[in-house]
Amino acid sequence: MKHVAALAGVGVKTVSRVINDEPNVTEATAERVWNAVRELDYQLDLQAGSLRRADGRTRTLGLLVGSVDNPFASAIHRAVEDIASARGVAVFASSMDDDAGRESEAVRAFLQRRVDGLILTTASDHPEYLPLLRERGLPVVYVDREPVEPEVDSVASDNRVGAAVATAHLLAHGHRRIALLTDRLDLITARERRQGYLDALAEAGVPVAEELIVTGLRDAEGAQAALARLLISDSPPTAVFSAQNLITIGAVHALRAAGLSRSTALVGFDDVALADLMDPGVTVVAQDPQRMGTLAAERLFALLGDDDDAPTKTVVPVALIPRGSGEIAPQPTS
Amino acid sequence: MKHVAALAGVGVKTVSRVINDEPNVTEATAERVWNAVRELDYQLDLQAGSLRRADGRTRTLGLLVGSVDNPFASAIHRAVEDIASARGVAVFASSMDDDAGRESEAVRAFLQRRVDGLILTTASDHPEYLPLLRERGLPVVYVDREPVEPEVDSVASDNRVGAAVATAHLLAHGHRRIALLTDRLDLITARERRQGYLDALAEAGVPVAEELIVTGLRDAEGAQAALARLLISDSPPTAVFSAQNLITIGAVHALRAAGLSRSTALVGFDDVALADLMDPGVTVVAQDPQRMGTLAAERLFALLGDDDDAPTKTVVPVALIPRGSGEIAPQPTS
DNA sequence: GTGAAAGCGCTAACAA
DNA sequence: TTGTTAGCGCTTTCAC
Repeated sequence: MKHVAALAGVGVKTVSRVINDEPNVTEATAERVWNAVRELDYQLDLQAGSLRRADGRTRTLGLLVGSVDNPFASAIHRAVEDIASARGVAVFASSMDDDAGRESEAVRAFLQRRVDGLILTTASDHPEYLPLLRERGLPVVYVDREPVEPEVDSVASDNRVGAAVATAHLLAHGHRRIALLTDRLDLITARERRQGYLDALAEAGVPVAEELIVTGLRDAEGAQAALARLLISDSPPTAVFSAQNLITIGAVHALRAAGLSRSTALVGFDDVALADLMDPGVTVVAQDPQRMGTLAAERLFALLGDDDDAPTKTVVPVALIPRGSGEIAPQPTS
Repeated sequence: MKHVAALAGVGVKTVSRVINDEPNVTEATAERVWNAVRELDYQLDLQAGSLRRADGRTRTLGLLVGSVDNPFASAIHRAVEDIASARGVAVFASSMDDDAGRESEAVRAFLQRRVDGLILTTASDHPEYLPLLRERGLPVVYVDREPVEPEVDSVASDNRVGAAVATAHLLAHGHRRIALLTDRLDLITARERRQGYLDALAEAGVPVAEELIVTGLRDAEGAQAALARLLISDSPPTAVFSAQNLITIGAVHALRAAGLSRSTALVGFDDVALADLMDPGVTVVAQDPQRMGTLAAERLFALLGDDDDAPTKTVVPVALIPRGSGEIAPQPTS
């Protein structure tokens, strides 16, 4: 900047004013400065500026998700990026693999880089770093999964209702033995989806069969193995509710491998790529990750503005998409 | 840091030494400093440090891809993140939608944040920002797509050979009318894949049918429409080579809609989720984005080390995965 | 409308 | 082993 100032024959402050589009600079001076900038290929150092700037903003934001390569997470990521980049804010993205330890590390890495705000998916009901963020007054919006703590901003799917809708759909098609395949119950989404499943069974007066409930699934392979075991048991399910995208993929594999994909019903939570092209098509309760990302980012920027509201919990509706697999009737037991 | 120093009763430089694990501090002093750090919940400001540090490093890196929510790109992203975070480096990720203008903007945004290095996918043969990066001595590794410029580090798939393998596979199954569906030809990957397709046809002595070559496709919907048109033409293809993941998805949709998925052969370039569960399974030439990301990141860190080698072009092999759709024989013309 | 000086939080260089 | 001082590139404050 010193060099630019020298070349343009002005003071550094004037260069700063021109580059940051501040008032009180003559057209002619500005022109000279821009010429010098181009001449030197000068790029402003935003970091240095943030050190001294009154608001201390770095024009940077931290996004934490389960994994950036999960399609659900990357849809959120893309939406967040679009909102942020339109405002000149860059996004640090990190994956935490649903591990509370990695989550804490990632948040600390964000803090050391002085992000202006955070959009977080949490693997913990009571994140250890939350008091720290509050003390610092750092804006946070949770997305997809939120802590059990009160007073947090969040954007999440209607997990409980969605799971109930999925289960009720299977019940409506005559099923009574509906398996539930879900994540680790220390994750709030898994607990809510299980609750929705139980709600629907209760509503229909169908007793819960504990042997049909498998929790703690972490990936497609685990889900596939778990369902494969259920399918060869003495009294297999006639329908399956898989409560997460990777679990749904594992479930489809298991049904295929057992030759039961046309006879055992399946409804998944969260849409899956090409689910419509499978045979039968995979019925899902679709989330809207793109919208979740957009809402979370917009809420974060509202917080970064002057918004002093009480924390907002936004629930994004889900939609049942029947495609065939969820509409299979129970087979007569042979 | 001043506060920590005061609380621990030492100078700031000692605090700096302790936190950065520099030598020449007594065990006891270090202990006092750490206690003060915990007491105050102090977090080092990495940005401020980089301003003064000899190497000027920000422990930050910029990753540019087509879109962070494309599965191919997000697999690269995840791999890069893993390598980077192991080294204490955070990743800025941006999408450019194969637009050279957005690409330049993103690179400039990275520069303003003083990233230590860049991993870029380019939409341009001669990126306008490249001289700037060279002048600055900023390490860059291109991934997936590289500029035509000489002297750049890159990690890419063996596009030409992969496309030839795909086409040859269809030829080997007796096809002579093989459609090519590909991206905009201003993208180097599209040109190389087309060349591989032409190589294979030439090798087999099969004349090129220009009417079967569709270029300039940007998404699944466009690809679907384009293939739908070809399929109802007077002399439709008996086989299709779709040269990109979204295009493959569009192609599957078109074949399904036309009721031809069991009679028209299809091989895609780049693997697609659940391709193995389609009916028939989708034969693809699979890339290895995870490996590409790992290699690109490792190369970048080598460059950031003392590595003064000439630029390296790494070619990552691809693998044909037969799943059914590519092994369909040409149907007798009715 | 413009510029000089101070200082953001840190690390380099050097002195103690 | 430790502390002091200067200065990284910028923006703030305030004087002109």
